[in-house]
Amino acid sequence: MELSKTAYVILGMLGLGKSTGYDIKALVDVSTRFFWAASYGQIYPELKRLEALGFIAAVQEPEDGRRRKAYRLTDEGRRALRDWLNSSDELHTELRHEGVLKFFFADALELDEQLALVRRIRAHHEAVARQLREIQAVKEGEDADDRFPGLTLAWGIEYQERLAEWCAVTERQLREELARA
Amino acid sequence: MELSKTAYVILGMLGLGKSTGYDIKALVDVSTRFFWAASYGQIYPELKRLEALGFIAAVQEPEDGRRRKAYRLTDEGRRALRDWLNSSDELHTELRHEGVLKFFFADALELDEQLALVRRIRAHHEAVARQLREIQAVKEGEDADDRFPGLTLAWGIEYQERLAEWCAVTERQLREELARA
DNA sequence: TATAGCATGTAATTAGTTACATGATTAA
DNA sequence: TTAATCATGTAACTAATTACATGCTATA
Repeated sequence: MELSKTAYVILGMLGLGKSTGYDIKALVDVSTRFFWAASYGQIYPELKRLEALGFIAAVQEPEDGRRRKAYRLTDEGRRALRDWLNSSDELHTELRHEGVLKFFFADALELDEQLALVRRIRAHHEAVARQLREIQAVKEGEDADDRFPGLTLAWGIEYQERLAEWCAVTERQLREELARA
Repeated sequence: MELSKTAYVILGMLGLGKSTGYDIKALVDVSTRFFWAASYGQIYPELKRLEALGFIAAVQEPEDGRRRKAYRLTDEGRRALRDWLNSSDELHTELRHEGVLKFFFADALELDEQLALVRRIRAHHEAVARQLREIQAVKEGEDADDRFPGLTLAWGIEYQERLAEWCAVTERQLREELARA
């Protein structure tokens, strides 16, 4: 792998019209962070690296007041982004889900505690779903020229709601068992 | 947080009857790694730490031939495990999904490339689902005294299949657009 | 005039993987 | 006898977060 995944986040965000590290981070925080997080500690050094490699170039800004460093994709950068998007390399996927981990070990708990655990997992997914719906409400106003960010957001909401629904089903089963006992 | 999440993976696995670092790793590789991975580089040092803290204790084995270090949960370790399972602390969840990340940036692609991308994402989830079904088939034979590992596996299969199904729906839409064009 | 937001950056730390070294035992 | 598996462990590396330092600008 030539570039890090974070590098592609940056190339992609520049492709979507963002230009500064700050802007990129702001958009990451309401979009990709739900499936690919990135912090300032990665973004700023990566911007320098990508510039050195010729994938992005600094844009000279009128330097009026506020000091900011705007970048744009170079042709090479745009090519690198498309090559990555089209690449058939194994897709890196990784999940760390403490709720599922606890569920896996839940035989160590009493029935009522198991039920409480699943409730907490559901509450978590419902909270994230709410958060995503808020983001969606904010974006609703803006008319975007891009289609896939919105589709991804819709997917995220459905994903979180399905997980919550699965919890609800499991809760129902545990409640029935608790009633029978 | 007193203990790392990996520490709880170890406590939980000892609770399920595993006793050595090797055994724990073997079970992790066909179970928790899909939602919480752990490597030897974490497991062995963590076993020492947990022993020093008194959460686990080394079991003296007959030391017949093969050198192995078996551990068991202490009462304190069992309590720590249950406390964690029952804790209402924020559940750590984190997803890194290169497929969704590419999808987010897919406006940079042509329609046919977008379709190919979603196909690749679907193939990925189908492959993981197959892998999980194989694990399930192997486990089918063994009669487990624990219930939640099997429930978690069933959840994992459904989760992967739903993601694949979502891809299939999206592919259908893109195919229709491609046909209209 | 003060505070929220814009903006860039880095040092220290934590988490985690990879790759290797070592050696015994079992089954083909 | 040789390959697979059992078994423990660590060093080097990579990825990523956290927390901080710095300073400007707009607005209440």
